[in-house]
Amino acid sequence: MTETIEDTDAVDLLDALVQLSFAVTAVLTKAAARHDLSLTQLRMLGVLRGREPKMAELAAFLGLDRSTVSGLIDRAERRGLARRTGSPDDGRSVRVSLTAAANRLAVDLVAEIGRSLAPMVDRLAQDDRRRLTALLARLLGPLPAA
Amino acid sequence: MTETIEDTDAVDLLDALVQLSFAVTAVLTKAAARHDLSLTQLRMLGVLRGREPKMAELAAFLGLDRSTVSGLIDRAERRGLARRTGSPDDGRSVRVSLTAAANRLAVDLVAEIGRSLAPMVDRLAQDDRRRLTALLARLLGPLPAA
DNA sequence: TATTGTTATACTCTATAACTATA
DNA sequence: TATAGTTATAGAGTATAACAATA
Repeated sequence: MTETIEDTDAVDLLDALVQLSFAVTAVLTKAAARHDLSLTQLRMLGVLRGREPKMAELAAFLGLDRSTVSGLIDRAERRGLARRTGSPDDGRSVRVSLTAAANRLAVDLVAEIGRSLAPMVDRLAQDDRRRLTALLARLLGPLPAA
Repeated sequence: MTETIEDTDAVDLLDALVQLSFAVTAVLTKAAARHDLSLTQLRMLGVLRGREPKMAELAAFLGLDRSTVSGLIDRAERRGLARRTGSPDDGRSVRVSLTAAANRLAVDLVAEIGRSLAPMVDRLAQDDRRRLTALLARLLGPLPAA
């Protein structure tokens, strides 16, 4: 019996996690679309904020193939959002960074996304928001989840 | 001052929600890929479980254009996962359903996804899992979030 | 030889516009 | 006229394989 109760709980949590993930993804996708960006370009913007990784590092961050990221950065460069710089030390590697316009866009997007998620977040009192944040932090902790 | 504290809390929660969403999406994408499915096909499978909607209803559920769903179901049908049936009452509308193979696949996927998320979920004791589930349920509640 | 990045290729996903058939 | 679905088209996202340049 206890086993059944535990199983049910676990399923409920998994379900809630997946539903939340879809809900948040929908919000992010719409926010990006308002600026003619795909979800992938939005993620790229987020990863590149304050960083200047090599192409291979960016690919690893995004969980994408290097060839995919080549095309991604091609299109971002064409739109004036990203920039490629050759490394002085290693003639093979290329560093990617955001343009000033892209940084401004990223700031706007963060604000917009906050406003879009507010109706959800506002359903919790401040105490519960803190509790939820703490629980999620533990969930995300040292996660080598595959 | 209180204002600053509240703002920081809100940002932390938004960040955690987005990070969690990406982490869960990565797990779902990998689980789908193991069966040669895209994330979209996985969602389609989930929506169609136990339902037999019209094309337009499925499109609304997935937040996609009707033409997109036409192609989606074309490919699913070609792979023996979905089936189209004409409505007797309305000669225009078409109902979509899963094949027996697709239902079996969906069951397997749910189990796999559960196992993939277990390392994350197991970081919480049963009590905390229940608390988290309750908080997420409230977040997802009557959400007309855009 | 191994690694970094790109290119060529092939598919899926996606929306817009135009169309057909039904209502 | 309006609605349900499809098709044609165009472009983004994606991975695999083959390649050039560098290490």
